[in-house]
Amino acid sequence: MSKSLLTLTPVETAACCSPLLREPLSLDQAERVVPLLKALADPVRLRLVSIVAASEGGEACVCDLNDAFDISQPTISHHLKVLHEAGLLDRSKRGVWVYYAVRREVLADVAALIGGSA
Amino acid sequence: MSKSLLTLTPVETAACCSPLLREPLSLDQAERVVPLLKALADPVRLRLVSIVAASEGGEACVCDLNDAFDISQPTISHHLKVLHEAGLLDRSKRGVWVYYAVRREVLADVAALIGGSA
DNA sequence: GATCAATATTGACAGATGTCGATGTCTGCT
DNA sequence: AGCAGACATCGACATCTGTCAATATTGATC
Repeated sequence: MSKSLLTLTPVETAACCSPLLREPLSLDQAERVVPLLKALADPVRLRLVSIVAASEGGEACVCDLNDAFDISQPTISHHLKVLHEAGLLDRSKRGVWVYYAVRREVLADVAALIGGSA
Repeated sequence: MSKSLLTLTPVETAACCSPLLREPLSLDQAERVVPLLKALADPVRLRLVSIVAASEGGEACVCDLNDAFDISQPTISHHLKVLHEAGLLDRSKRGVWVYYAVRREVLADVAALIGGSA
């Protein structure tokens, strides 16, 4: 875990499986993870993440993303904002274009939390 | 992956990381995974899963779950239904009591999909 | 079979969410 | 300066979602 969604004690780290499955999540912990899951829990956003991740150089221009869907440009922009604000996508402006890149560590953290090595 | 949220070809299986990060998710694939993420993307439900998983014998009675939250019994029942229908919780009735158990393979599938070995 | 306790279902309601069209804000170009 | 293209923001709308109180259902017990 890079920045750690959960704070782990040595004992916990050594145990069998992911924190989610090992011990009851506190309200605090849950509320730290849920925004990330919410951000991913939409077909358009999940595909956006996937398309960005699978793009050359690990990043994609918004213009390309718009073409990949049948929904309006403002809606794509909105979804990208949600993903960015959740911390799942990095944003960098180069000239007129805006590029998004997947923060894989964050995604890995979420994965480790919910499924770990179950 | 137990029942496979995604169908993988040998080539894909051999690659670097999770399907989500390796190649664009199809609409079909996204719509198969999203219900699971939606089910997890709620603080109460995420904690329910966690509490059930961490319980003795890997299962928990609804009565215990009710006590663990400050929300009404019908609401807990509703959340358990959502988790059950998403395929994340198994349900078994014994006498007057209903027990829920986490389907860890499903959780592992989701984790493998979104974070794999990123 | 009457009653009680454990869950589920129903109906209602406020608030969140996905979508759009219209418009705003940059940036590069002529 | 002015224009055109890329992206974001705004305002509106319909739908979805979490929650509750009230009620129904089911199983055990007297």
